[in-house]
Amino acid sequence: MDDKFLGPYEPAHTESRIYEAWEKSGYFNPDNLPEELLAHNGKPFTIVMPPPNANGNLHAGHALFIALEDLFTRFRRMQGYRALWIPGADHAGFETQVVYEKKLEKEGRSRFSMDPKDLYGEILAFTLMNKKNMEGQVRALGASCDWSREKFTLDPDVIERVQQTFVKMHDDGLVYRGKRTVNWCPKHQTSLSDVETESVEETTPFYTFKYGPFDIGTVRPETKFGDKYVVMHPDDARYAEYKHGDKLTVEWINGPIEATIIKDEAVEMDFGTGVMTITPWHSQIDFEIAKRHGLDMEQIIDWRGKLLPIAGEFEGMKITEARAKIVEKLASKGLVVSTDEKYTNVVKRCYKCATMIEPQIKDQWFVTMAPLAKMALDAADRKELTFIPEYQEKVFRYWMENALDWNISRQIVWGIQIPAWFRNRNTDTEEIVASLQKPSGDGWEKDTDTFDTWFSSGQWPLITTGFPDGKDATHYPTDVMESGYDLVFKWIPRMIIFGLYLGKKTPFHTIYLHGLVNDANGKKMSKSKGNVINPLDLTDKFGTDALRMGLIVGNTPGTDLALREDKIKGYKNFANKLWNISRFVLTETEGADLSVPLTSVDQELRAELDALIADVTKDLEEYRVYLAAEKIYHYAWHRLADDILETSKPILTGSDAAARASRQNLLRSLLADVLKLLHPFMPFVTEEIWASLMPNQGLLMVTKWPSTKA
RNA sequence: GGGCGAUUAGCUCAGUUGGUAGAGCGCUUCAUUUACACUGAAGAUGUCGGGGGUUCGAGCCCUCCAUCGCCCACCA
Repeated sequence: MDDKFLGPYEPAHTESRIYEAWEKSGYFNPDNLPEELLAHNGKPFTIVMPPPNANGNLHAGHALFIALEDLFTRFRRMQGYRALWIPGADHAGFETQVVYEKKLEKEGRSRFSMDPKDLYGEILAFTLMNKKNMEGQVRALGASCDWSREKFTLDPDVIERVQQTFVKMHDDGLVYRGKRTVNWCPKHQTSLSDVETESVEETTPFYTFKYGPFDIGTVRPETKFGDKYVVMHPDDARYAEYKHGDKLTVEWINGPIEATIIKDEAVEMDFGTGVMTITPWHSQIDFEIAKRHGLDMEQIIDWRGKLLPIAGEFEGMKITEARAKIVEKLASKGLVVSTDEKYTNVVKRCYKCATMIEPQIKDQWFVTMAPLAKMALDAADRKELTFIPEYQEKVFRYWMENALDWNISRQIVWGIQIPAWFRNRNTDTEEIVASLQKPSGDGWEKDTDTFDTWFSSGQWPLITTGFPDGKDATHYPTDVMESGYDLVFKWIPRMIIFGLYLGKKTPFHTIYLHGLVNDANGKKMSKSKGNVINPLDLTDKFGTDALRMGLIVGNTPGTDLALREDKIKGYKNFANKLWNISRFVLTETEGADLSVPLTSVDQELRAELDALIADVTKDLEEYRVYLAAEKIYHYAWHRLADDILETSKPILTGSDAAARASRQNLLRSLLADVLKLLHPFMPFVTEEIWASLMPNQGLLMVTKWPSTKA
């Protein structure tokens, strides 16, 4: 027996050495897998890693996805698949830029006073440093991903491919330049997609003002300067005397203005007085009404959130200060009818800085979503997508059925440039061309905007497999997409859409959605609350295997997990239990004759494990990993250790030589298979024991999964 | 306002197609150096949120209700 078994299991002495051995073996790359293993199957099995944002440390959620995806990969590899797990890193456009801007702010600098090229260079250096750090952390968690295929979302070939997609979509009429309402963040000076904003319920005063013969309601008096249209429902009997297009002069904030009556069904008759004025430039719904009737649109608030000259005496004032002053002025003119202080409405805020989003009209690139969303829904109808848990499909469908056109331009430098060119910009003879090269002729000006990060990461399964031309094209479509359920309406549909549009197939057939990892009290981890758990601290304390088990056992997909140290500690004990089982078996079977047949009692015990193997294999194939883990755990500890080992003691010291030899064989065979079953869950300790149990038999990582044929 | 999920032992949660409840932690008693004290043996604890229904049989299926949580939202 190895001397190493003399003490308890020490993860710290084992893990980095084992990982190095795996990596050196080359088996993370399916092209190098042993032929005799592939002979059992040989089909590709592929997972694309959701590329972590290369702008900080891994968090507990990353540890969970690595545990799960590594488990899927190791299981399939042992089953003889050409298992490929492709790692990556995401430049995470806006996210990283926000992180970097905070850093700049601390240093008393601002991106708005920097040369865009310098800024890009600085963020690139910052990101590459974090990327390296992140890769080390992924290794520490035992990930058996193929580093030789790692992709970064800003690799030159990725950039080119993403830009080509844009040009193709433009040629296919799926991308258009639109002057439309966008979510504008006045702090970050960029537009944001709908999923980059959050709606917060707030209590705001609701004012009713006198507007000529009407009473109109608003929560935003500061936008009302240009309100020259007064809108009501066409069927509203109260206002039947007013006809669409009628004009009347009303006294307003800065004097009399001419108002025009508009009849539109968007107005709710039951809400307030059933009359409203509109501000098309700063409200989505008002914009739609104005568009339907061909009305003028005027900007009231500038890009920094200050009032424009149209506000007269209020020009240059921040909207937050202006509101009260405007109400005061209206009151002095006797135009305030009432103020409801307890009105609650929903306000959109930037999901990063919580600044109030100012709807603005801006020229932006949009993806026409309707036909693409339909492709995704059709694929779901054809049952080409399996969601785990099943109910998440409803969420996915809801988003596809209600998909709004997607704003893909961002006014930030950190990202992939949009390959578009303008000539005579903002004039009547404006020309726009989508092309990777500068068009011929003079006066072309390149679009300075960059893509929404989901535009590139949405193509990730295609890009990482190089479909359709690359050498790994056989790995597309991939098998499983494993991700947090919070991405079911962000990343997942975009990958499906790009997959169908560019690859003609869904990019994966199974979507495994894990829950969020919360703190021990079930509270969401956040830096401000100070309850963030660093997974690497837990691996130091309890070992990577223990952390992985703690994240997997009993953690059903789609359900949030309260990460408790005592649970992880329990699996540290389990790793040690396995260690001691192995010590016992190795000691008691030294020099045993392994060709002796099993007694009938031992055959029964062997059959019992075979039944478990069949059960667990089925669980894993059907992604019930949370159950499989518990079953093996229970068998190893409470059946093998507590019962079988105990009842073996008298046999092993007894006088019946045949029974003794049989039992020795049995114990070695049970332990070997338990190690195989546990390997995808606890790769380090099982590999370490394997080396002693089966010396010179190669790595457990590439040992065939036990057969279910008893 | 719309949608989704949850409600099971003191705590955290399982329970795969319906067959009279399970795990881990905690708790009680015992064992005292055993392969392992990062241990073992024995044990206590649940009208499975509530009402109604389907069924020979319901934690699981249907329906209504209550409470909690999450997500979404262009009624100004």
